[in-house]
Amino acid sequence: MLNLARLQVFREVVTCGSFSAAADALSYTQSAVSQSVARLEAETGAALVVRDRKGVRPTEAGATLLRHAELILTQARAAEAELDAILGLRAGRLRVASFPSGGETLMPPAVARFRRAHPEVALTLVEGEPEEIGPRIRSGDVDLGLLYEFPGAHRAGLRPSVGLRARRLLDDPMHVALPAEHPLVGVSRLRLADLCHEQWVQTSSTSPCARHVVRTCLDSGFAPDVAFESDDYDTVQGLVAAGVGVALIPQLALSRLHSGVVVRSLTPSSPSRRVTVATLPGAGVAPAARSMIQVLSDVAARHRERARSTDPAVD
Amino acid sequence: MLNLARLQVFREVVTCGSFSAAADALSYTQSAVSQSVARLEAETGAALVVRDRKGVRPTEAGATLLRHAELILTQARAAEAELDAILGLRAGRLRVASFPSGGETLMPPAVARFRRAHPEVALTLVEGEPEEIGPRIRSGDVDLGLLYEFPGAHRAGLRPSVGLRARRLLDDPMHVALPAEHPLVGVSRLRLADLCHEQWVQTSSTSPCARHVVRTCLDSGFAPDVAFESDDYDTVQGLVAAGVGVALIPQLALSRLHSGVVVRSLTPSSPSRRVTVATLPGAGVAPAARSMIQVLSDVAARHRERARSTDPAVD
DNA sequence: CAACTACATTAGCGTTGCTGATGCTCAACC
DNA sequence: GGTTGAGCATCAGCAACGCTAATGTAGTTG
Repeated sequence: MLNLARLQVFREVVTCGSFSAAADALSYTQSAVSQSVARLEAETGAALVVRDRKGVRPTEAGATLLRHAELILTQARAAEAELDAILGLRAGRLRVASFPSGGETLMPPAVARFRRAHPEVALTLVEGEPEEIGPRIRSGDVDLGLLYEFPGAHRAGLRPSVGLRARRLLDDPMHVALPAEHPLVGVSRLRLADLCHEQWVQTSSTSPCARHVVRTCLDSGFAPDVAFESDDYDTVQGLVAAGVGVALIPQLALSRLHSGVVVRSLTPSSPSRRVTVATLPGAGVAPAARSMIQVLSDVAARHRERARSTDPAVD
Repeated sequence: MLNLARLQVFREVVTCGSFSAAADALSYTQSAVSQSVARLEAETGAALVVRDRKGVRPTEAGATLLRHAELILTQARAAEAELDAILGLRAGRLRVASFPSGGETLMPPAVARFRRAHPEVALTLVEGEPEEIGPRIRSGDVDLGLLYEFPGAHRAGLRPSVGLRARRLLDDPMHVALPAEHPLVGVSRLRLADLCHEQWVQTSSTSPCARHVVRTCLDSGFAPDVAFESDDYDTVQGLVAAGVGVALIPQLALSRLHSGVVVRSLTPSSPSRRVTVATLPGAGVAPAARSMIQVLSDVAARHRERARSTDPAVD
């Protein structure tokens, strides 16, 4: 197997025309150059240069090897340059998956920031539920996933981030959505138990959110009377506005508020889902992914700031 | 600087999908593979593979490096193959220079044999005088030179083969060319001194052959009376046939004998020039050149056989 | 819980690939 | 004709490389 370092020495020898000059150019000793070329000749079994009084000249075999060496060394430099570009975020790609409401709220500003910082990284974003995103990360299908999970869900089943490296971004509280003219709108310090006789609108009963709503209601002493199910929170809002029932909606899904809906936080605290960003475990997190995690953390912090100043406790 | 052996290991790892499988494929230990990849990652500063339960998968940086590695390794294999081809005389070229009469007599059968043995070596032949051929060998302009030189010429000037590796092929005797009806044609045991009153035709006075003729005549006690000079031995024969004078002509230049010319060898011995094949000195003689030297030796031996059986002593 | 299979780590040892010193050859120059 | 200088070769020494063999660690499987 040829040795790139030796090829480089050989090339320098030919271009310089002498071992000594090549040694100077490479900051080697003449001895090292001599030994390198001798070893190359031993490996190839061919005389590569003819030794002359004033230096050396390539033989035919040497000229042939040199021709290839130029190509090989150019290729090697190109490879190193492209790796450096990826590491320096001047190239490469980043594939991100997000749950729907995260993709609508957190991702747009994060994508904008990331693109501004690293315009040459090709960014793709797909949406899906956490239980789909986890496997896609594990399979290497995407590099980064925006997930949520509910505390205690590990009892009910596998958490989507199991086997992944997940970083907590924020806690997304679930608020009560009431029809605008609902009698409880004016009540301060609304408790979940106050809603025990309401009809409920929620996401499909197998979804983590719905399971968590039911679990929380049961903790408050009642089983929710589910009047309707929809996995789209805009539809849920429409149903609430139409008076079909009340709902617990994550704050991230309330970025667009239906005019016929009033949002109230719960006392003593709203149930909440934990939003995390997950990658494959281990040290092998791509620079682009690492950078995006940082961006997402900033965006999440900003989101928490804004959320604190607009807490819909009483309105 | 990248290392081709490590790149090969890395490629095998990716294609096999695990360190252990790659180790088996390469007849290495799993440890060696692990260390190779770890070193490659340290050198590039990038995680190249993600370690998984069932093996490994390349990261983006790894996939990029792999793409380049395929090219580089292919190039390297091509280089090795081409070198092997040259060494095995299945490729390459050979540039030969010859003095004119050697080019007409010795080279044609040598070229024919060489081409039959190594049809894929590109062969070129140029003609010139020995004093031009020597520098062309030294400058690397040609690989092999067919030369002649006269014993004792080192006193008169620089021999063309100085500083070269010259192998003796044959001694080419110079015979006397007489007009067919010349009175000395019937004389047996012709001596050079018998020609002291003749007029002479010879090559130009600065040429080694002419110098040698003059020197030999002086050794025999007379200065030749030069009636005409021509560097073309066919012209010399024509002049001799026309009765302009007599001439000393090397046997190699007598392959085509003019009908009006009779050739006689001299007693006690004809003066002769030494025909050699020369290359650059040192061990770096190309395989093609080495092979051609062997072919020329065979051709020269055959020529000596034929010459012995047709010695024109008396006719 | 044990066995299996993956990669990681470590010690050991021969090889590689430098440096620095020395030797050799040839050409040029007193 | 001896000295000097420029070139390559060679050698000892030493650090780094790159392998093997043995062992460690983690997750999966029976």
